[in-house]
Amino acid sequence: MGTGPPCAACNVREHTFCADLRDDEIARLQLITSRYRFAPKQLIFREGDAAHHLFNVLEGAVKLHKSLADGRRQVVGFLFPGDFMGLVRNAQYAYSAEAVTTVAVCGFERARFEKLMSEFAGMEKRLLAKCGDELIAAHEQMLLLGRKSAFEKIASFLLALSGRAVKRGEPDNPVFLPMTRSDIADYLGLTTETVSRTFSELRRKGVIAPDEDGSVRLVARAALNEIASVT
Amino acid sequence: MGTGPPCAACNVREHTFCADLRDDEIARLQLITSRYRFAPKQLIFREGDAAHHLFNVLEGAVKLHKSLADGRRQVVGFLFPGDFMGLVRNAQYAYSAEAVTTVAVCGFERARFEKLMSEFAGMEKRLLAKCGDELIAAHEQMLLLGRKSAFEKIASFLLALSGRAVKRGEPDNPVFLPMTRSDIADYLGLTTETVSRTFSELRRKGVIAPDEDGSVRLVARAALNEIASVT
DNA sequence: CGGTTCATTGATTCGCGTCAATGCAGGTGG
DNA sequence: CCACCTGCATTGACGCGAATCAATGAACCG
Repeated sequence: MGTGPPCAACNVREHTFCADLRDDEIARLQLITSRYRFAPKQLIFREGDAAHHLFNVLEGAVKLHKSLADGRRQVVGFLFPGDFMGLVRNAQYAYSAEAVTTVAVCGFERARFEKLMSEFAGMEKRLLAKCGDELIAAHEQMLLLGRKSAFEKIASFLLALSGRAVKRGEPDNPVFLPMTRSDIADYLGLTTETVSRTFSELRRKGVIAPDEDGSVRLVARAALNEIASVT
Repeated sequence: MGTGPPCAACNVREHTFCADLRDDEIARLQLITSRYRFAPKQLIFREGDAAHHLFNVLEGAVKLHKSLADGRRQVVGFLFPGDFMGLVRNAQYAYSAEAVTTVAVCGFERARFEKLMSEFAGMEKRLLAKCGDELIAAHEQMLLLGRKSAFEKIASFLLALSGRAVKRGEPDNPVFLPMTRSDIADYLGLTTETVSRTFSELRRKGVIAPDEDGSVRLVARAALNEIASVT
């Protein structure tokens, strides 16, 4: 399956928890690391599976989701290069992960990873910080899900994606939307129809405009901010 | 304000991150610790405030919330004895905390706490585990907010509170509900009226029954589980 | 005892979900 | 190269679940 990872040539390293590991630490981490690729829609792991690996996303987009017995789904996150996945409880994955686009990931053997964690100074601290940031984002998403209207949800979503692109060092403006309307709906607690209608309405109002490859151009960011009900 | 904390006599210690600190570590932690008390409805800290302290809840119930400019609120958590609070970004609190009942807390000076964290073996790991658990709970709450009906939300809420009481070593059955209908509504993404109507309906169906002091007795737990759409 | 806060219940409204039809690309096989 | 299929997006008509608006009751308190 996996082939050896050239950490030295990793171009997302600065955005991951690996960023400030020393060279000798990177070398040891590399020993328990493999690369994997996934095709669009391919399942990376399923909620409840035994968690053998933890992952950094290198290329592409991933969606994380949970579901109810009757099939209703909630997307709990979209991941892009540099993002970490593999939240675990009782050695089992806490959500399912699915490739949205073609995806390349860096997989660490969990058991050995957790040992290394104790040894490498500052690694736990860094992961703790990352976890805290995710928790804050989760709270923000609760506010969105519990209290925002469809319009506010879509506007917030576009602005959030734009902001995250900037953090990865990508342009803020044409926002790349590789996921389906249905994925967006499951992320925002809406239906595909409502998502579609809302996009259309924003287009009609000249706030956004379609761009190449399913990207969206934010024409009037100020208007979006206002619609999003920014705190 | 704060008075010295008798950690030795702490009766929630086993449920906090302090649980497996050594005696000498506890002694050092105690040096940066004070006790505080808050009356019902009193603000403990506000979102955006400079975070000088982190807290363990010793007694009572606390609610954590965020709000939008127009006053809409989202409760992101209810805390009980043994729970930790003080999620921080850029040295500022990420949410507001308010006493629901009379509350006693244990406050640690943040700056010094973070230093101690690096020194005490296993403390970061323990906090990381706690943070991961909270993240999982947050994802569960996203599923609830985005995809569950009012009935399912209320049923899930009651079962979750019951489950948490057990973890604190309290009886699972009469569930204590110290918060107002409005707080519950803001937690579940509903209105007070809908919360009230749903409780009434569950009472009429014989699934729950009022108990003393605003507690609720879960009469038919199986029915609740079914209503809650457990995964 | 009047005032305040919170809970409950009913009547009505409305945002979004549901149901249904159409369109549009991309892929496949004849 | 084109007919056909399949998956996804869009749009419209309609219905429903929860919000809104409104009134009353219950508990608490200075």
